[in-house]
Amino acid sequence: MSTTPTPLTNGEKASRREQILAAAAELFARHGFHGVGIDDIGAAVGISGPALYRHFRSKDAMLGEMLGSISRFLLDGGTARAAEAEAPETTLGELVRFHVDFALSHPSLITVQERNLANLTDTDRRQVRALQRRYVEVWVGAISAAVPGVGEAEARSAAHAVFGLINSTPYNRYLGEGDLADLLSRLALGALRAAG
Amino acid sequence: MSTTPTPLTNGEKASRREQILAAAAELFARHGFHGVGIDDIGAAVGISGPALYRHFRSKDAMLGEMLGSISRFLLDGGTARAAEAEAPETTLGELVRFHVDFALSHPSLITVQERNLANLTDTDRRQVRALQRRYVEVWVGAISAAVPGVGEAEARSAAHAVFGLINSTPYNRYLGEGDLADLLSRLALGALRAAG
DNA sequence: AAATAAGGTTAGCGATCGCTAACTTTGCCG
DNA sequence: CGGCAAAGTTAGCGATCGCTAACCTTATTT
Repeated sequence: MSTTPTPLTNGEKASRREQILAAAAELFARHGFHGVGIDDIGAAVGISGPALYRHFRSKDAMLGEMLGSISRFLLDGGTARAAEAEAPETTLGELVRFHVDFALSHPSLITVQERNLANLTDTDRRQVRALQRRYVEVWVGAISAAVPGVGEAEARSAAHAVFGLINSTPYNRYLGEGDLADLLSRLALGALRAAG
Repeated sequence: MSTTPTPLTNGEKASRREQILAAAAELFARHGFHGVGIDDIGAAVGISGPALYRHFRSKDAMLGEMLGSISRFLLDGGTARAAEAEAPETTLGELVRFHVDFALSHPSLITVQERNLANLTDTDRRQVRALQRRYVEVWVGAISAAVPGVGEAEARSAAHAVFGLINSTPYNRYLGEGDLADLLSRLALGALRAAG
């Protein structure tokens, strides 16, 4: 019955807003936030630029909603995986797999989140940052529990490094998606194992 | 006598051009290429915006020269390390160390290269892309030689992933620079070991 | 059928952008 | 000292930007 929740399609019917956000994400990822005009986004969904203001208060608001829902999705997914914790090592494996799957199925969203944080409104950026920090904490906890002999600062740096590893390949298509997901998961876990 | 060559300071006396490029890199990294105005760059080096045109033909040319010299520096350094090859494993270790050192000592340059490739002129982008491809090839060769049982496509994907791992932490300062360099090197090699 | 609200259009505003023009200052060299 | 080239200044151009205003079309509701 319930569809698997993906960011930006939150249960209620997706419709126009989601379509616009998806197109905007694609464009932001490719050209950068300031490199994309309101008319470009409109054209990408077949309407005129100003028509977008029937759905969003501003261009800033589009980016804000985009990054907000991504951060919320990651935090929710991460916390859920960490809560179901059986053994520490399997938790880490699940976190890796979760993040890899997200990065591969939403490459433009991952790219935008990585590159365009600085373009957010002060208010939006504070909120997104807070969510991201909590997501990192989930990872830090899992790393500390699973990898012996790694301090908190090291765990935090390692988490960021692994995000970079996973996030930087969304447009790499030398391998099929399945094989790439497997490879990235192995690389990430191999890196974390070496952190101790 | 000879100073260690760093990108953008190529032997001949650095002076104004280099100073401008360094300031521009910092700004591009923080706000994105289109988020930085010519006046901002000028102000960052204490002159007016239009004065920059005594040193560069255009804003595009600044980004082009910036990314060009970064790519050239990485390719040169990488090829040199690979040429001195003793054992395959030590080659890979040297490549990792080289890239880590560069990323940590020039965080803004690494950030700009990662995020702003799409903002280059067609001509510039082609040239930079060509250099980057050759740099990746150096890594693919080293990975294939050092890690048993990894095909070319996997090696290429792994190389990109390791770049992401190393490049995504330049502003992480939970650890001292020395400790962070050690950690990143271990993580990178751990990841590559798991690629096989 | 009339009323209403949602979602679209074009025209155009003020601000900002990259860049050029015209002029001034600075420092070196014969 | 006079001359000149390099490096800076301000004024302002054409283009583009985010966004608003005013209007139109369509579908739903009563």
